[in-house]
This record gives sequence, structure tokens and C-alpha cells, in this order.
Amino acid sequence: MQHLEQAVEQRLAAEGVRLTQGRRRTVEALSKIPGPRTAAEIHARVGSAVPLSSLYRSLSVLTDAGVLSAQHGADGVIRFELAEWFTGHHHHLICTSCGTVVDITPTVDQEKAMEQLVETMTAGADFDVSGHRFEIEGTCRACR
Amino acid sequence: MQHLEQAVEQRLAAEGVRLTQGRRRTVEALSKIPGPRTAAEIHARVGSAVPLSSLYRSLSVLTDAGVLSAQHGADGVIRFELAEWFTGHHHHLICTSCGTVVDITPTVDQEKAMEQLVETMTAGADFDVSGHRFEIEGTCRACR
DNA sequence: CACTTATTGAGAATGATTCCTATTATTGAA
DNA sequence: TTCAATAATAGGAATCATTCTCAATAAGTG
Repeated sequence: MQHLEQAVEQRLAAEGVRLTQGRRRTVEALSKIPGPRTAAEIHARVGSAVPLSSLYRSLSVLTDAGVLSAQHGADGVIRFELAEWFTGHHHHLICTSCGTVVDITPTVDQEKAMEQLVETMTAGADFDVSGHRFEIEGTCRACR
Repeated sequence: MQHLEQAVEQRLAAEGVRLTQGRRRTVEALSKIPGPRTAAEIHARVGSAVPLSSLYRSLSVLTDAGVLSAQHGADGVIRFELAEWFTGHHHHLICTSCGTVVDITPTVDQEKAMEQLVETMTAGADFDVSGHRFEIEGTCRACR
């Protein structure tokens, strides 16, 4: 995945942010662990090469620059993953029993319908829409 | 809204939990402030009548009993609101800047469209759907 | 009323995250 | 390459929402 590093570099350059060792390692670690990960998990992977305080700063910078996306889990811990423009736009199927999350990539029609919904639902509100999240809850086969 | 208190009482009784002064005040406060609220916001409303530590415990108990629902916002703070069987099904408009959340009640048509989406998106998956969550992200007027 | 048990209150403890600041790396220009 | 000028780092302290502890209190129950 050299494309990734290159793409990240461009993205950061566009934001006027340097791609340093620590940031490079952070992105690399995230690209190798599937799913959204906590700072602690990432730190376990990069080890002492990136101290925790620096890791947090890197995660923050990378998120601001749009390289990563952050989500707050039900346990109050932030999880990071590569932003959607790397992984593609997707939604989640969440098992309320075991917590497993499965990605779902919407079809063009489905996504279109969703954007239509966003539009009509925010028609009245004075709100600058930047995105949406559609999550389906239920029980996976293993938990039934 | 005496119905609310009665319904809450029944619900708690079914769970073997007492409806005490503090819990009553907590539910009452939440029923009077629209949208999901943080513990701090609720505490500002109930004042010293319910100490913060007790408030947190009440919120936890009420959530476990299904009277309230909790959500972890983008700012890492938990927000509580009356569960959907009190307030009706709704979705959220989330300001990614300040974390404020506003309820949106979908029209019948919108909700129908959403259920259609859920159906087509889970068509392939072996998944027992129990609900969905649709959240629109953006920037509120105050943050622009 | 007396007993048993759930609940409360006050503050300490926790833990993820952020802030501070001296030091170090990076970059652009000479 | 070398030198500023500036961005970034390390590490430790600080923050802050939330949880925990445990003695004191309130709520049902007989």
C-alpha cells in the first residue's frame, strides 16, 4: 500500500501539515489493524516509538486533516480508523448482543435515497450538513 | 404528564427498582428539557436536590431499566433522554463542532423510506433487525 | 414499630484525553 | 550544505466526566 502513504502525504501537504515519523507510523499501524481502534490499541502496536501523548496529538492532527475518522464508542473511548475516502463510504450493521459491527456498502440507489432523506429532514433546520450515519441494529446469527 | 410518571413507575416496578425522589426528579427534569442532555445539564436543572454522584447513579439505573436511553456524543460526553417508547421514534441532528444534539421526528413517508432501506440493505445478511439509527452530522448555526 | 435491604451523599479514585514547555526535528532559503 | 525560523515531540502534570467506596439514610415489609 504505497498509495496510501502517498495519498496521506498529499492530503497533509494540502493542509500544510508535515508527515513526520510518528504520524507515518500511526497511519501505518491503523492501516494494518482492521476496524476502528483505540489510542491504547494503536499504542500497543507502535510501542514506545510513539509516546502516548504524541500519539494522541498525531491522531488529533490526522483526524483534523481528514486522514482518519474518529468515533466515540458506547464505552466512552474514541476509536480511530482510516477516513472514508480511503475505505469507501459505508454503514454499519450492529449486533446489540455481542457488539460486533459489520460494514455495509450501500448501492448507488440506496445512497441516493439516503441523501434525499437527509435533505428533506433538514429542510427546516438551520444546519450545515456534512454527512450522515445510518446504523442498523439487531441480532447476528451467532447470537440467536 | 402524569402518564409519564405512572408509566415510569410501572416500568421500574417490573424491574424491581424503586422510584425514589431523586429518580423522580431526574426523569421529570429530562422530560422538560428537549433533546438528549448531559449529566451536567440535568444537574444544573435539578440543582443540589440531587447531588452529582447520585444523579449519575440514577441515570445509570434508569437507563438499565429502559426508562432512559444513553448516547455517547462526539465530544465524549454521555447524553440521556427519555427512551423512545415515551417520546416516539426519532433521529438526531448532531453538531460535530459543539456536540449538541437535536431530535428530529421523521414523517410517515420518511420513516417508510428508511424502513425500505433497512430491508434492502439487510436482504443478503443473516441478521435479525430490531431497529435503526439515522444520524445527520453537520454544523449548527451557533458554530458557523 | 422494628427489620431488612435498597439507596443516597460526599468525597476520593479512575482513566482517557489534553495541556504545558523545554527540547528536537523539519523545512526553506542563502 | 548551513542557518535560522518554525513545526513537532516527549514526558509529565493537569483536566474532567464518570465511577467507586462506604457510612448514613430512606423505603418497603411484617
